[in-house]
Amino acid sequence: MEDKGYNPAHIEDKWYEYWEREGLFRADNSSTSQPYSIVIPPPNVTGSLHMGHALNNTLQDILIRMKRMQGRNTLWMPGTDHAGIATQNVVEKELAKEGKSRHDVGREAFVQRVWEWRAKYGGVIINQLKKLGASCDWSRERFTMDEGLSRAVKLVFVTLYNDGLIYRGDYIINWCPRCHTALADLEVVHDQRRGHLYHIRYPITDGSGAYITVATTRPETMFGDTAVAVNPGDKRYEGLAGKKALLPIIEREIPIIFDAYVSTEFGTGALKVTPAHDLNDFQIGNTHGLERVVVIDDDGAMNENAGPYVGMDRWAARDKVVEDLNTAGLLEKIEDYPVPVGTCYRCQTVIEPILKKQWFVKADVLAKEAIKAVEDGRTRIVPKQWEKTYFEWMYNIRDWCVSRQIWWGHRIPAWYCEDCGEVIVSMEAPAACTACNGANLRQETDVLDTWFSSALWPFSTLGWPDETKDLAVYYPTSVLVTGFDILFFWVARMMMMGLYFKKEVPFRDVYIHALVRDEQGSKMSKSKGNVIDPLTIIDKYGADAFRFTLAAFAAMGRDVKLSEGRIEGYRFFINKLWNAARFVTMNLDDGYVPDYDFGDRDLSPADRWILSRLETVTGQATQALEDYEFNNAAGALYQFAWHEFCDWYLEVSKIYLSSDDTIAVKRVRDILVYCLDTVIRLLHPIIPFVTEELHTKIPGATGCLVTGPFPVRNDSLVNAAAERDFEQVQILVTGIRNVRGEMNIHPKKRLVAIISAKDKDQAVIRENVEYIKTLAGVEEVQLGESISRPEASATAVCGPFTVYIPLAGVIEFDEERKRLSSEIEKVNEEIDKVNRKLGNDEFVKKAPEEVVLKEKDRMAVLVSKKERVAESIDRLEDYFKKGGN
RNA sequence: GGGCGGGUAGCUCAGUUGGGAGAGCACCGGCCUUACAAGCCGGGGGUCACAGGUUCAAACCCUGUUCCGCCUACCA
Repeated sequence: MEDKGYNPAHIEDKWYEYWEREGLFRADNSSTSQPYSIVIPPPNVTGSLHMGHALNNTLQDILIRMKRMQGRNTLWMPGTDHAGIATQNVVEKELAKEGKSRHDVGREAFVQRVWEWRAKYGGVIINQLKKLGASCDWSRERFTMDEGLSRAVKLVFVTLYNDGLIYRGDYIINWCPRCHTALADLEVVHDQRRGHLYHIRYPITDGSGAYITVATTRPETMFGDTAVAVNPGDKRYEGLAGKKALLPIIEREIPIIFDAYVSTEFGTGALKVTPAHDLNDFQIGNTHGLERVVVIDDDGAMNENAGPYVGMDRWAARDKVVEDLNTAGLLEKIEDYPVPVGTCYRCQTVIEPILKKQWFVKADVLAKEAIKAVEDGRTRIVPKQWEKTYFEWMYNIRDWCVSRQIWWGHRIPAWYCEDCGEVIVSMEAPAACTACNGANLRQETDVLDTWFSSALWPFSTLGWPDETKDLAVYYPTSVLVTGFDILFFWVARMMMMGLYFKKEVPFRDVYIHALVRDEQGSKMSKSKGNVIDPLTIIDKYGADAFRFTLAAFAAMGRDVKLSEGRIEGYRFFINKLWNAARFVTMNLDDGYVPDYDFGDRDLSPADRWILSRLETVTGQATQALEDYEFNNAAGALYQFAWHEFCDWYLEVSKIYLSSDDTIAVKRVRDILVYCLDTVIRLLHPIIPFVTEELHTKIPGATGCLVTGPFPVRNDSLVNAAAERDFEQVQILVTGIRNVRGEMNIHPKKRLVAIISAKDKDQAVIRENVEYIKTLAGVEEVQLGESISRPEASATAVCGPFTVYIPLAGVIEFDEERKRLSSEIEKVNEEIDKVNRKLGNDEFVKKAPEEVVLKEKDRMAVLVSKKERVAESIDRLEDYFKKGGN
């Protein structure tokens, strides 16, 4: 190991290629060990890796790598999603550059073109996942438009249709006039824009010259009005029962109806009802049997029903209508009003609610099982708080509009008979109409919502509808790792489909992680310009540092706020690890053969301590990962590797390594190597590249770290007494260092430490005296219960020990008194706090005995400390009064 | 309108059944101590948003207030 610093660029690609070449990520469905499987949330085939992917896949990779090392039969199933609208948009843009639209090239050629695009660019995100280190089984990679997955989609559609769970019907749907397709409710992004509330007069046709004033934000839809509705209890409009109003401009008569839906408070209390362009109005229309008049076409322009405005864009028409109404004296007033609008999640165009015939999945039936599965714990949602959100949505689920009027996607397997109107839904194109035997059949042109195929992902990727070995072994999957933003889009629907078609939940656990945000906590978006590109980060800091950062910040239920500074910080950790390994390996000799059996050996206090800590941390880190507490695992390992192993044990080891005691040297080498080996194994799931590289430096290492084994806590090495003793040493050493720091004593200046301690506390000093000397820069230690102390000395009160450091000629009275006084102040504060507790009879009476005892102990310690510090001040004053120094 | 989450050190956040307020970064001081200056040693810094309540004891449990974020929704 020559390099002083770690350089990820030299290592990461090399290892990924090696792992893949050796087939180490490949699942073996004939394995007899317990399966552990994850299906990747398939990224859009058009996508490129963003922070969300990076976090999502890092967490999955950590889990799957740990399980793989533990010897489980692991499968991480990868793949991509055909992303209907998004992909179609990309290719349409490409066409636009050639001055063509998809209609110019035709459906078949267009779809062909999308496939070509996918072949060329569809692999981008896959390669980016590899950069990140994702250990997916790429030999099984799937695509939602695969032949197999397409078959699954068709079968599901046909089955649901035959079971009465898919129907076709008229409904108000969310229409994107730019994408030319319907959108599911979930695909509409709600927004609020500045707009107006227009008060428009509709003349009453009773010849009285009266009129009714309606308030609307969308005057251009008035040509689709088929009623004016008022609240039945609204006294203002009592007299209008049975009367009709006249739609201005096109002069069509419409009834005045009474419906409790209308609020008397809002606007004028009179509502224009446009059943073909508003969901509420649609429902009112249903109740009252109103006519439905569509006035806006698929491009968002006014149609022939809009009279003189035909052909005008809906926004232009609005202005013109308002102007014309004003001219006609029918515009009462215009108020500023924030208008809620829905926009297309793909292109931000304001969606138009339009009445159209669409295909729907009856969701409430499917939701029932999906609710039950979470209620009775067959699927566990982690963190639990998301269960509530899940239930909330599931209980209020609405039918799912699954038809999309685009070309890229799974074409709905339905045919219409042009002769008799029969609708035939089947796996294969029927030769003749099943009703009239006519041959005049036309296939449905709509395709299915992309989420329809994604909903099948956990079983369709495993081979369903065939009863494959993979399906038998890996379904249900162990865990689904995903962001809460697609809890409804995806998770809920997978639950419904999995339960319906496999009669089993698709996953045992759902781990919901947070969103990655920028350091201010804003969502990263291109328009805000605050996106951090994962690939740039990987190039700059290495995938390991990046992954560690994500893991360290992935606390449950919290967003991950990311900044480059943090990633840089964790790169330092990787480097630290690298250098620790350098130190260890530099201190081995050629013939070194490790021996990890420490049971019969004469261990030093430091050995016992670090081994105990190592095993404890092994347990903690493992448990944390089992519980999806990624931050805790990362934190525990960081703390141990850096602040225990490197800061303390490595320093202590130097004492032995430079000694002539060959047995001790061998023992310390073994422990160093054992700790290093264990730590890099524990860290491998989080930072696979550097650990794999370091693994090759471990003497006697065979195979790849990827295949494990993962450390298991060795309880026989856990030693609470050893941990306590070494903590005493740490307290003592830190105390002496503190004096050194505060008194500005040069680090190289050797000190004398005169330690006063009760008999019972002296053993630990004697056993660790060499450590104390080395770590605190002490050349001589004197120890006794009532040891005589030099007059001019600094004092460190450390736990049960009082350390005097002779500083004749160096010590400055004011400095030391200030230091000790502030020490007393701190102690006094603590004493006050404890006093308040112990002085409270209720506390002593009611608190558990152990708590009271603990407080009493604490008080004794504090009082003793205070006395010792106070005494030091006194002596110091005496000394200087006598004219010392 | 409904729901959820959050307000803890200058910044970003931990704090797991209520019992001595923590980390990383930043900051200050001292060190090139042969693994690492991407480092080492030491240090300062917080009425745990606010107000009540429960309790011997509250950052933690309850109620209210306030601010922020997100999801969701058919008052035009």
